[in-house]
Amino acid sequence: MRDKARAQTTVGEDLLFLTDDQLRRGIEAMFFAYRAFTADPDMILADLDYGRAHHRALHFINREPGLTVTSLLAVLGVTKQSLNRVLRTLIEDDLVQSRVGIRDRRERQLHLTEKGVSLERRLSEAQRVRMRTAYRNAGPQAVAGFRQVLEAMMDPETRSQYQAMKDLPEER
Amino acid sequence: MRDKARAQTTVGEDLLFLTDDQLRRGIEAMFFAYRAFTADPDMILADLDYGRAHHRALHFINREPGLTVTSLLAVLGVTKQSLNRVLRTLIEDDLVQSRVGIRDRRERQLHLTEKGVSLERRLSEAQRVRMRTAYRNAGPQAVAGFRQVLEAMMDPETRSQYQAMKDLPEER
DNA sequence: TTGGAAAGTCAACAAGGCTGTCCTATCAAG
DNA sequence: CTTGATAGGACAGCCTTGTTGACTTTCCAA
Repeated sequence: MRDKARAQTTVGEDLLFLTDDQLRRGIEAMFFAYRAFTADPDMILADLDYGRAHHRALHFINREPGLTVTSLLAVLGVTKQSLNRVLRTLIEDDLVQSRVGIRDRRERQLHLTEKGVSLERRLSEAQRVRMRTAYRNAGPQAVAGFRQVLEAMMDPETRSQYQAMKDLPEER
Repeated sequence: MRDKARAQTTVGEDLLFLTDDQLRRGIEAMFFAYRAFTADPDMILADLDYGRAHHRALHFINREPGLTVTSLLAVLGVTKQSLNRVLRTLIEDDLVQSRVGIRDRRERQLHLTEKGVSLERRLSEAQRVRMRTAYRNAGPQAVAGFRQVLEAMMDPETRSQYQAMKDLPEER
């Protein structure tokens, strides 16, 4: 404990960044940063009687129009019942359209309406503003490291999912 | 929109990392990573009928023994009523001690009991394991970038708080 | 001695997780 | 054509953790 500074040193490699203290700093940074990260869209949502869960649904439907309820479920990692409550209000409020599946009529393919697109844009823009500022202040190298650590922190299956979904459908 | 790749380029600086697409990737990485980040302690907590809020209280009391309820409130950013509910169960269960303040007898100074220290250690160790692996896999440079971006993302007041609280009380 | 800060408590409410159960529509295989 | 499995939806009820608002007690400092 006294010599935690010298813990686990390998050939010529300085592992000071792996001390418990450094890890704790990272843990706290995650907590504070995530709180800020969600704060901006939360304020917009509060006015509209929506919550974070609605934002998440809008985000992933926007990113992959036509995705099924089951896929969305998998991405969000919540129960069907929990998602359904959120989805129902979004559909009632005409932000999301649920269309019968093309290949399989049991499935429902989810799309944003114009209203949905517009709210999604408003929410994600608020989030991007903060992200953009942070990125700019930190610089490209820091951003690369940021992304690397976050990826390394994910559960393996989530990471695969995340890495697989690189594409956003372009307007063409 | 077509030429988003060339958006905002300055003298010799490549700002590709600031495209909306890159920002979106970062936003999603935060979502997925944070979910993983909280998953490990959440599992331990579920068994004990505690929640994330209990963990957070334990964490910050451990980090700064003797801090007052008001300070803790400020750090956590929740209401007195919300914290109080959590704090009460922790005190009832003999994980936290609330002592009348020394300088100001209105204040309550919070300390972990041995039981509290032991649970805190268990929880934070679970979180550190993941963090340590991620750090190791990403390397020191990535970690530096990670921390830089997270700090840049915080609200200014939070960031000051965060930067000010570098020290953990050493066993002496 | 008195105003105000710190702390605590009660009540009520909402979001968004969860489990469990049940139902319908549909597909696919036998 | 039946039958089992899958996709989706709905309802009920529970929990945690956040919120507001109102009120009390304690106690410091002017």
